[in-house]
Amino acid sequence: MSGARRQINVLNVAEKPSVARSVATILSRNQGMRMREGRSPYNKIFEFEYTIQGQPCHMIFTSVTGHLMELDFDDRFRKWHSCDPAQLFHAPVCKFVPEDKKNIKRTLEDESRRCQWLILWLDCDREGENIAFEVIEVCKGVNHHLDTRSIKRARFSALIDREIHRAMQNLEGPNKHFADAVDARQEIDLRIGASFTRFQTMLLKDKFVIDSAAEERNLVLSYGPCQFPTLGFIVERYWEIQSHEPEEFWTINCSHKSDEGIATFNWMRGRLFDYTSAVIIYEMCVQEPNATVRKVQQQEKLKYPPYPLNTIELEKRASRYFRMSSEHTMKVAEELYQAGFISYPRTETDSFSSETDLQRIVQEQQGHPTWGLYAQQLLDPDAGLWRNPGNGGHDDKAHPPIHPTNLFTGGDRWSNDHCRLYELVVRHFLACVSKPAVGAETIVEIDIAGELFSASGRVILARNYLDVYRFESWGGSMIPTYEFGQQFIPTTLTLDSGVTRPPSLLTEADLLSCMDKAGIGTDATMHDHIKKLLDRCYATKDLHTCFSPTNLGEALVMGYDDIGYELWKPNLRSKMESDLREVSYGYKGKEVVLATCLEETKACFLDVRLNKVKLMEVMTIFFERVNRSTGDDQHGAGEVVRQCGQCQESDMVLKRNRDGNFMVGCLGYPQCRNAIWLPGPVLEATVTTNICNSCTPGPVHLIQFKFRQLGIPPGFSANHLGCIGGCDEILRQLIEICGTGSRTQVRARGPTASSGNVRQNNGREVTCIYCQQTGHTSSDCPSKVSGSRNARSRVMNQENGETTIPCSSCRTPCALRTANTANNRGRKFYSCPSQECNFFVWEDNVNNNSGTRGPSYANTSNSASNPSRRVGRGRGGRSEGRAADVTFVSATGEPLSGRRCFVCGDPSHFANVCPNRVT
DNA sequence: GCAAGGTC
Repeated sequence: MSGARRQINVLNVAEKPSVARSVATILSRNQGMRMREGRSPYNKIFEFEYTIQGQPCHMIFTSVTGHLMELDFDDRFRKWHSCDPAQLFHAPVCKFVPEDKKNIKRTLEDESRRCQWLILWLDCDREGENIAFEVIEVCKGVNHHLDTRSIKRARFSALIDREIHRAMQNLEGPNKHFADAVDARQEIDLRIGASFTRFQTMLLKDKFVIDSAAEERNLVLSYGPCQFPTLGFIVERYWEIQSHEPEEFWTINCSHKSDEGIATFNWMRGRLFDYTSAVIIYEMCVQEPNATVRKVQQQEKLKYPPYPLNTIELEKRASRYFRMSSEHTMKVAEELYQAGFISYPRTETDSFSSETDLQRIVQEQQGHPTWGLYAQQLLDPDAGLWRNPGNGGHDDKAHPPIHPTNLFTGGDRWSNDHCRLYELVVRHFLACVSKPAVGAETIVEIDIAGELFSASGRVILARNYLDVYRFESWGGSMIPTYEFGQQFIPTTLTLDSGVTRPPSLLTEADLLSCMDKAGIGTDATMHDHIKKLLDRCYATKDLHTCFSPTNLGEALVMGYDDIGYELWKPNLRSKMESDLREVSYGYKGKEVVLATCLEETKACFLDVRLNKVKLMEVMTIFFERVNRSTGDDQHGAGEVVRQCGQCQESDMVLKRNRDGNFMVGCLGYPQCRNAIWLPGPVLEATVTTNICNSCTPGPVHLIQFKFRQLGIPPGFSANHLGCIGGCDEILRQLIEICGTGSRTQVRARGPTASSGNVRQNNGREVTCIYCQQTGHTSSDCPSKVSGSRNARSRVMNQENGETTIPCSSCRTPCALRTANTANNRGRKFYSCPSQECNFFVWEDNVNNNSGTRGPSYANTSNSASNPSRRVGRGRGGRSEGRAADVTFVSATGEPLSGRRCFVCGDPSHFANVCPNRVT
């Protein structure tokens, strides 16, 4: 019967030329396939015969290159000054084939005219579905016989025989819901992007001297729903760093040296933020230094190879290992792909299909001079090195993970980056099919005076995948052998101080992770958004691939933040994505989602425009105004207070910030960010010709203040001739009591932000009026006496006749204990029984509402740099054991004679009872 | 001169 059926022409269209070639090759079984040119040089046409469900077909196989059409405004709205940007939320838009795609369109028209069927081989994602409808529109435009019965969609998840033949036997209709979701996304992105970009560019560009831009005439201050949240991640981290308040902490470290080597024991409490508590516990340890081994645990540990490689992981690892930018990585990967050395580099998939012939890929690498031997071992069953790769849980149903497709040994044509990126792909692949590394780990816990310490050692038993994956390491460290119950005297027992550090700037790998997590961009576009921030001068990248915002980037984010909309956060995009998902499932109509989203963003746009003065004000902080009066009356000679002690180049002048509050700031801003903030209730302030007699380096001009009477406490005069040089006690007290006029809004996230002391002073660095040091205000000055900073209320419980209070961290009842140290013998205290908590408080302080601080945010510790804050046991003293015999050493190892107070140096007492200590 | 998404 089939023999009687007349052959029909079938036009097949793939999303890209490579897929057209692959699918055509599979379907034709590489027999009788002919290739000819189309109108576009990149999109070849393949022809062969094929039978679909008994129907003989002449197959014509060609491709597009991604989207065939673009969306833009009607001509009359395209010029920037053609309309009010607000109109762009409802101005008519049209879809059209751009000039560079016209040849592809013509090929489709030529071929579809003589076809009876159209089969769409686009990628199986939303964008692919949308492109399918673009192709349908072009083909139906010239062939009116094409309809739902003759237009089919082939859905395939991999370019392998079985999958392609299966797709061909199960042709379906195209999914309009998927395509609608993309239409909505395109329109929203266009309208939001164009309106905000035109608005902020025209508002700010010509009003400020934006020095970061090389070509100011071409400066575009773009806004995009992906680029701005990406910038937001960078700025937010930058603000976190700026607002970090270093906190000193203390920790006890212990080591033990024997014939077998050294073990370093870490205190299981980690760190204490209360100095007195740390000293007390340290003192108890020193007085009873005998260590008892409480636990010896040995176990086998495995270190697994990474999951198969997808695009984001390739970009992150190339950035981490080679410091290659994601944009450059994709360019190099594309070239390797084009040359046939690696598989398609834009893929979300991180698991191999069971159909993939992994052994064949390894076989191809056996001849490589560097890792060929490893590939041979992998294929040798006796070596036992093979392991089926893990499943990373992502599958875009279109492409396999990135893997080598051919042996590549370099050559003149290829750069170093091509070679090392190929090496990464191969080594990563070989690692994926290798067994994990095996190690034997030993954990030893010891008890000194009731405090627990632990040490661990590791021996690598089998390196396995680490032998080929040179980018990862797994350190081995030996510790001496210990037995349960064994006792010994530690070799060193030190009380060390450290300072909490702010987090690091975001690296490119971090930024990609943030974007991936928040759903900003796709695997194929993330690197574009990052590059755009650099091109737009919103951010810079240093040699370590760390990103910092430029003044322009920070100003824009700060401006929108001030207006109150979270336009720089990922939420807007996430909400939009969730709406689009509803469209793609058919739960919501495209028109409804479009209308709602555009209505909301237009309202937001109008409100932003209403508050544009806030954007302008923030820009004023960072940039000079264009055509500003050259008289510089704001910074006139009479306003200079003193020379800046920080940059020692410019003058510090009295001025008002944008909220109208007074400050003394360096004229070298923004290069120098030194600033002194004045009390909030200042009504008027004038620099006088009077010079302070005591403050140096002089001259420091006195300022005549007038305070709001109701803003200052009773007993203070509303008029005050004050000095900002550090000598003025009244000014200092007023700042402590009333605060300053600086910005108090917390911009940082994370635990440090909750302290309430965080101030983002418009990008300026604060100088304490009390001690003249930077990094804190006088209200946080460590030099001043204050008993309330760590105050916390405690509740007393009576349980079974035992006095307990709840731990501040884990709420575990903490029983009353008695100290047995020389200086505090008999004194009662509470401490958390959990070794993971830092809670410690003297009983007599409970009623005073003081206690230790809970764990604080920090990611790095710092060994003490101040010798007076570091003590340790004497070295080499065999007779040590009692406190009286212990010798203390400085950080540099210099012995300190006898025991002495860390605060005043007095050898007669410890710091916890020092009369000079601030509590 | 604007977005983001395909891909060459």
